[in-house]
Order: sequence, then C-alpha cells, then structure tokens
Amino acid sequence: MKTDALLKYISNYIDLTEDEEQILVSKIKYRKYLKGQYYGQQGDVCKYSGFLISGCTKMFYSDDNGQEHVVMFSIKDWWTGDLGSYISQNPADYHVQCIEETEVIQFDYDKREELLTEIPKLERFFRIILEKALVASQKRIIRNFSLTAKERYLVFKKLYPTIEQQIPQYLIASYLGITKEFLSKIKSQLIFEQ
Amino acid sequence: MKTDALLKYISNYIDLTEDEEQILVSKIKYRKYLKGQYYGQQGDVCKYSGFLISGCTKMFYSDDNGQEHVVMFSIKDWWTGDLGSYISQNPADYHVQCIEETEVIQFDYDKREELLTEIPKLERFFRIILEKALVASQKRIIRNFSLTAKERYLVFKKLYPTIEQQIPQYLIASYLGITKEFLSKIKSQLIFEQ
DNA sequence: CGTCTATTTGAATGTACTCAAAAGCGGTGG
DNA sequence: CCACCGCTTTTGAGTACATTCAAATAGACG
Repeated sequence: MKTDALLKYISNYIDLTEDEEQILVSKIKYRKYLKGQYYGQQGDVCKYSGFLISGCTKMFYSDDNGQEHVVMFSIKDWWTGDLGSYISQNPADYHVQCIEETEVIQFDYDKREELLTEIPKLERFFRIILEKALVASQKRIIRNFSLTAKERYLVFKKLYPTIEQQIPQYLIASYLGITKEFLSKIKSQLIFEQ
Repeated sequence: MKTDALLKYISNYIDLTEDEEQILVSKIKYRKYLKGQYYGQQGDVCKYSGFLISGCTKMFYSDDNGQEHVVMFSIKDWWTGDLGSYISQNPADYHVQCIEETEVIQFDYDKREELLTEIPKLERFFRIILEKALVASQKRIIRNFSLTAKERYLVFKKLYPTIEQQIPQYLIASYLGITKEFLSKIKSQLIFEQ
C-alpha cells in the first residue's frame, strides 16, 4: 500500500491501533505529481499538507526583483506545502514545485482537523515532529550567520548527501543563499584544494 | 497569581477545565532570574522550558572564533530555553542568558511529559504554537537571504518595536547577522536619509 | 547535429567585515 | 559636582567575501 510509508513513519512516534490506522487511511489521499508541476502557488491557499513517498519538491519565494529563493527542499519521509498558509488557510507566501516525479500522501485541512479530533494521539505526533523541525530551522539560521558560503555548502553536503544528486546546482545555490556563479567557483576551489 | 499569564495564553488555543488548570499549576513553577544570570548553558542539558511573564532573554551561540551569534530573543508571552536540548535531553547547543530581570514559569522535562499524558489537550496547544514558531523561523531565513542588512533592520524594528528599547544595539546586530559597527553605520545612514 | 538549459570563467563592483581609535554615557566615589 | 571607570556606540581606512554582468563552455534531449 502507498500509505504504508506514512504509517511506518508515524509508528516511530506513536502507536496507533488498527482501527485508528483505518480511520487515518480513510481521510488521506495518495497523489502523484509530474516533474515541474506545482504543488501550490504563492497567493493561493495551501489546501493540503503532503507527506512525501518519493520524489522531491522545492518551496521557494519570488522577491520583488524576480529572484527566486529556495526556502526548503522536501524528500522522502518529509513534508511539503506552505505550512504557514496551511495552518492559517490564508494565501501562501511561497510556491511549491516538484523537481521530479513526486508521490505524496495528502492531508486535506478539514480532514486533518477531523483526524486530530478523532485520534488525539496524532496531536502528539505532529507536536513531536514540529519540535524537531523547529530545531533544524534554528540551526540553519545559525549556520547562515556563522559560516561562510563554502562552509555552508560542505555542511549541506554532509546533512543531505542524497539531495545533491537529485537537483540542479543553481537550486542548491539558492538554498544556500548564494548565486549559482559563486557556488560554481566554490566547487572548483574545493577540487583545486584536494 | 503568577501563573495567570500562562493560563490566559493557553486559553487562546484550548479550553482547560478548572481541574485541568489545577493539575497544570501543580506541575509548574515560578522563578525569577536576575539580569545577566544564565538560564542555561551550552553543553548542559536544558532541564526546563520557560514561559516568560516579564523580562527578556537571549539565546546565543559561541562559534569557534569566540564570536557570539544571537539565535533568538524571548519576551513576555513567549518561550525560552534551548528547545533542541530540552526535547532530546542532550547537551545544549546554545547559551540562554537574561538581559534584564526576568520572571518565568518553568516546565520541568519530566513534569511536562506527565502533563501531556494527563491532559492530552496540551499536545494540541504545543502543536499549534510550534506550527506558528516554525513558520516564523522560515520567514526569518528568507529575510536573511532576500534582504540587505538595512532592510533586515527595518523589518526587525517593525516586527519587534518593543525589543529595541529593551536591549543594547550590539545584540540586535548579532541577531540580524551583522557586526555592531555596521549596524551603527546603517543607523547613521537612515538618519541622514530623512 | 542543433537547440536549450545548466555550468564555468573572468573582470569590475559592492556590501559588509576587521581593526584601531575616538566619542558618548551611566554609574560610583571623592 | 566633577572626575574617572567600564561599557556601548560611532567613525574611518583598508580588506575580504560574494555579487553582477558578460561571455564561453558543457550537457541533455530531440
């Protein structure tokens, strides 16, 4: 089943009975997106929070100069969608686009609310993963401040070794907060140093 | 009561019965810290998550060059302590220090676990505030990338108009990811522009 | 093979940093 | 009330890290 990956992931944090798993499965849906397809757009309300089964998405922001800034990538066993828009049901600040063919399990906003009421244990599940996500986000802020671009790139490679193979370099540059040209220079410098 | 501020804050998100409020109050404790006092240290396990009643704390990181980087400030109606250390009960990455006399309501790690078991509704409360915190953290990442130092300073002033009066300038510079000298230059430039 | 997109390279520029020194400012004591 | 101390902020010169813009090169796909 397509939902197995999600159930297994949840079981790392809480124990669901078979009945509860059935209720859960009845309120979520599987969906496949093509490469390049938008999961959600800046300005639209984010209707679904998505759990990735396979593939990769980028969440990004287009600034006033038309420049794109990648906020985050999502891969297998992580979540996608503009969380701020999802929880408030207000227009999204970010675009979310699939970098490759991507399979997700979707939580409709209303359905998730129902689920949280019917299976209060899920509150605990989301609370725990949000704590972890917040910690990771804070660490990223610190890295952006205290490390040079080169160091940030090396940390990125260590933290997410698989992502680098999945996506073009200019997106990594954007995620790291530098230009694609400069990342290219960093890489050639690293080769030279060896 | 010193705990009223917390109860009122919680009531924005969930409804507790009087019994539940009593259980809650029985498991938390009030504490006052002096200016300059450490709430927690890098390397030590963060034992208490703290809800601020008054005052101000900074969470910061000392990098390899001995430079300090402010990760966040906490003021009234927000939380303090190294969350990553608290949730994992591993040594903290950050120092947390009181910038002025500060009153907090403390959640001991074990007591909070008990509370979450006895009052499952609290899972919901924490889930909701964590969602908001994560969204804010992501927005900060984007601001750091897409805005210049000057713009970041102006946004900071708008978002947290009260903090600027509470703390020295060099801490704001650190929070913004710039040197104190450069923030000083930005300010003189802004005065000149008017 | 040609086209489109992604990456690399180089020169000029800019934003923010370092280091050093001076000025401001609040508190304490004579 | 003034002088002095410690701490914070300001100013300036020189520098470094990263950007912009332009052009060349490399890769992927039909």
